[in-house]
Amino acid sequence: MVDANAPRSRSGDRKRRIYLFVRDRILSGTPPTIREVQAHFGFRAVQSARDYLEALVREGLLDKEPGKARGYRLLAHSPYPTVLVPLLGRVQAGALTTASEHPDGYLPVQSARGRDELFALRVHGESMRDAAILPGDVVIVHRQEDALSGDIVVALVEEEATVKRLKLQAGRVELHPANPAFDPIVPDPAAVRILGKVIEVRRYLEGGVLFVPEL
Amino acid sequence: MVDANAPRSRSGDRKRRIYLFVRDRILSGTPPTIREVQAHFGFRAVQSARDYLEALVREGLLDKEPGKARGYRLLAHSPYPTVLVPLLGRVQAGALTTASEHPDGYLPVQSARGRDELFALRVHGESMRDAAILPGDVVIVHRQEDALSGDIVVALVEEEATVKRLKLQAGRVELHPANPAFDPIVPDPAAVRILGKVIEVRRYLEGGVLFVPEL
DNA sequence: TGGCATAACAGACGTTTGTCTGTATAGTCA
DNA sequence: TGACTATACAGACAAACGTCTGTTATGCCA
Repeated sequence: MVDANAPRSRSGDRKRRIYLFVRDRILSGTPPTIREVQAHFGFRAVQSARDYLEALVREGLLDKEPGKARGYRLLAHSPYPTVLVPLLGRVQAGALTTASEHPDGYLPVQSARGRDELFALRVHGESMRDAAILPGDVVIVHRQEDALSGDIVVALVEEEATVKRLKLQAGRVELHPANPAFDPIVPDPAAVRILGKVIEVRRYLEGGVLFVPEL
Repeated sequence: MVDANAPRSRSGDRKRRIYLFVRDRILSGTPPTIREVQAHFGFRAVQSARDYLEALVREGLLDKEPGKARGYRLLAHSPYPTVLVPLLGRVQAGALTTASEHPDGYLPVQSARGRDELFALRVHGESMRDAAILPGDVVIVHRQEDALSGDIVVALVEEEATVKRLKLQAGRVELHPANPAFDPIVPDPAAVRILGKVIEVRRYLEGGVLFVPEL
């Protein structure tokens, strides 16, 4: 006799392992075919693997495009798509409006925003130390012309891109460092341009930033 | 008459756009079929799209698995595979050796290491503020039993996981906060266990951490 | 002018892959 | 016992998809 409250171990375990297999395959770039699932788990019939996959779709764990080859997908509430964000070494005047930037490379970021709405920048200098942004850190920036007071932004001041905290006081634009050793920048409003808002900060303590080749 | 020095704009541009299209499709989880490339760029023959794709393979920008559906791949020197790293809300004693953790969710990390070598932890408290790690930040941790003096580690002290800088002095283990308001922890060597080394720090300034559902 | 290369097209063929229908076995439950 | 369900198998069919062969149009160049 079997304990009725015991988990149905064998079967639930297999379903779980099939889900993880498919998920990892999709995340690594190639959704498996049904027959690949069949082979990996040693089924002797295609339909056996298919039954599991369809069950996962019914339970809302997977999505699929019927009829299409390798049609199983992760669900919409899974992570944002990976976009390759250009890492710009040195931002120069006007460069960010044109497509003529020459990135040092591209790094993958999970974001709902499109590729051309984002860029990455390596931070130079200690001016944002007290905001926990160190030299060498990579900031992911959403391109936008304006931002709210208090946002950390990338601004173009005298042909040079800097990361600072934005303060708007009485219609005046101020760029505040987060380090008492530096002074706030109160530029001529005509001479400053906000390139975007920092939405993520990354620090790689081991190994480097990850790149993808460009054409 | 056409300027001989003018770039061969139409053709090179099209090849580039096809590469970007394929690359983004692969990164977002589904390599395209040749016919999908054909449709997207308005070719009237399958072979036209195929010629471009094969040219990209010959130039070393793409890889492919011949005969397989959706067989085009990014090259090996492209980014590390995406692994889903469990975000552990509260680490408890012994929990990290077993598989019985109950993660709050999973977040995608590009890494050469396998899924079971990594975990993520949300930082609580101000004790690492001067190392530019703030409450709310997410640290990506590589599981390892030992680390070098100076590494930032996650250690288990009295059933509680903390992020600290490791110092090894005269065979003694010391866990140093990076905040003068906190005192170093010099625990009984038998009562401390190093869970892993912090290899990446992330701060999401807008929106939350990204999750994937678990089975 | 003729030879050559490139880009694009047209159509067919065969493998890969999703889908369907039907059968067999074991467990549960009234 | 018999009905029902879940799991797995077997085999065939059809759509999706990669591959091949050959043709056309265009531009370059000796």
